[in-house]
Amino acid sequence: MSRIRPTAGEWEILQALWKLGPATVRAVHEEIGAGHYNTTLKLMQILAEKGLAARDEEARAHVYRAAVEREALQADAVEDVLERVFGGSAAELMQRALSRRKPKKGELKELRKMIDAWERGKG
Amino acid sequence: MSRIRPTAGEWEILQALWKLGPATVRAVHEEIGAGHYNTTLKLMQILAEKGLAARDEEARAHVYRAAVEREALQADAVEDVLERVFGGSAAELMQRALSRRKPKKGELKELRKMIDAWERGKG
DNA sequence: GCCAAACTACGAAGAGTTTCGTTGACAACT
DNA sequence: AGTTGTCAACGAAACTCTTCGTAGTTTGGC
Repeated sequence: MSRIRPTAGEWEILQALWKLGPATVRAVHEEIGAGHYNTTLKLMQILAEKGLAARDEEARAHVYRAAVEREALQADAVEDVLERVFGGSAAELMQRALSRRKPKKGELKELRKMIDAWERGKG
Repeated sequence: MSRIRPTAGEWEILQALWKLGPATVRAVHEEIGAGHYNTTLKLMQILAEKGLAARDEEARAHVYRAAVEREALQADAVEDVLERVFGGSAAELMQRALSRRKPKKGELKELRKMIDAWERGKG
């Protein structure tokens, strides 16, 4: 059960694919708005190789789509940091997360709601 | 103001140094408990080169110590993930952090306390 | 048909990371 | 003094990631 760990470049592509839905290289490249077209293409081909994206080759401009769920990958990423950087302490992670950026207005409320839900869930 | 981003191997060394305090390569290597001695040595030399660790060369077995604060590096790491993976949403990050591991008994309480403190701090 | 534009594909170059074999210095013990 | 063990240092090798030049194919306009 190996954890999926996209590189920084891959994350950027994936975020674009989740946002746009199925899209061509061109569309993703423009969404990102930086770098060489070929770099975007190459990264997307690599994502396809790795199984993180799938593509439809029917049309001349291949249509790519994310082949993994955003939520699952995010959970992997957070687990990774939690383990490697925080020794598993979610509280410590949260403390650092809030230490530099002031939470947006509703964010604290949302967090509190989440915690409530968790406690109710546990009974 | 570039963000410090240690590699996975570097994190492992740094965690050991923070835990042990100033320590020799041998001590760190045994704390980690895996891999080749020379790999540990090389990584520690690299950390020194990068300024993330400092060393005292007085003794034959050089004594290394972390040259950066754990908290600062953790904040960097979390900011990185927050930005790259979660588009800045701390709430979403927390949601994923709690999605797979059940929080320890006191963890939720601690989180709630942190949020309270934040809200009071803002007035 | 021919040319230009858009596209995929290929691969090489450069940087960074990790591993580890080898070497030479030093120390301890005999 | 010689042997053995520990250590730092160096560098090569394998690997990954990123970038981008180049080539070849397809499409559409003329």
